[in-house]
Amino acid sequence: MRADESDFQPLTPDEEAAWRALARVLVALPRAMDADLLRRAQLSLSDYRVLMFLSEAPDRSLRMSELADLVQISFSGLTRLIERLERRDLVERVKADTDGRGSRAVLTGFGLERLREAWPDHLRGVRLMVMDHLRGIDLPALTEALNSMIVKNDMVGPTGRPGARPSRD
Amino acid sequence: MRADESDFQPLTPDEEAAWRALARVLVALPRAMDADLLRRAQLSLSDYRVLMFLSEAPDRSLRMSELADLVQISFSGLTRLIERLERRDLVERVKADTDGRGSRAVLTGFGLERLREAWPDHLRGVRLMVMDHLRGIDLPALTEALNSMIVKNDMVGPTGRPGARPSRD
DNA sequence: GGTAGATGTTTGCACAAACAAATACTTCCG
DNA sequence: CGGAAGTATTTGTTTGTGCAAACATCTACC
Repeated sequence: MRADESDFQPLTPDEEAAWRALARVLVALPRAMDADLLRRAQLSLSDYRVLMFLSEAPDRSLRMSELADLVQISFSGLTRLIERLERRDLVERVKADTDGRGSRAVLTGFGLERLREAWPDHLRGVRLMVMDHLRGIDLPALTEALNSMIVKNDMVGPTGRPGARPSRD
Repeated sequence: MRADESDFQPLTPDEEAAWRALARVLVALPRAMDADLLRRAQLSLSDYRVLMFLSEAPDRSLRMSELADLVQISFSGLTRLIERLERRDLVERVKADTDGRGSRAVLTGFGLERLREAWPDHLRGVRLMVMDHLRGIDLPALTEALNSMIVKNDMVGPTGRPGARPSRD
């Protein structure tokens, strides 16, 4: 189903160009979007995503682990993120009723209000920095491609060389 | 030339789906690529990009500012990154001969060697995590779209509301 | 030729985020 | 019922990053 041979052809020129462009965007776009939203709405992109996912969830609330998965952040990262949002009264943390170890993050009324205020700013950023540049791209095809990218990272599993060091040095 | 009106239409469903998919990739892909390359070749993606751009430059060397622009990292970030690479003997820092304030980063022979060793690992990651998923996408069009995205960030300029706070809280 | 301002780079500092260990609770099984 | 093993989340610690200030040097102008 997926290419699995361990020899890899060099990139074609088209691929090379695409990868270089993507790599640049991968680094620069999150920073730019984050800075823009932060300046305009005092919310980081992660903040925004947390509020957004909560606002869409039943009871405006989600388990920490579900939220971490949606936002694509580590558990510890989410704990601290929620901590900060809690200090700003944008979310609340309540114990999960069925499972005593779990917590749920709940969007407060104030949080929802702030999200609604931030929405146009975010939309603006998405349009200006992303969508306006995707004219003439086949969006459904692109969406499918993007969605298939991360999904499962079994290719990051223990496939590698024997003595690979775990830490950064 | 570019849309400049300050009212923004909500995203169409196709756009919404594309943006959500992209947002997820934007967060997850760099982490995955970084982790993968780090584990296999003991180089972060930033490390790799620095070495790569240096290897392509005349004299295998670039001014700090040029390099910062290519790698898309802040000056201070680059200073520290080069520091680390210098400690590992992958690059050297020399004073610019024409301009006494400037430094140049120079790729060492060892650095070039390590880059060449890391290349297949990086290629593998790019193929598996990115290119294999872009089958059927019009690469030149995508490349052009991506390249037009960041380029100039004049939309991040002082357009915003009056009392925007500079810091994160 | 000397001082004022511009420019290239590096520090000081603060902070977000990841990994690993700790914690707190649940569930499974004898 | 009483642990043992598992699971959800938090805390300890380290690292990489950006912004702003500092520093060093260059350039221009008088």
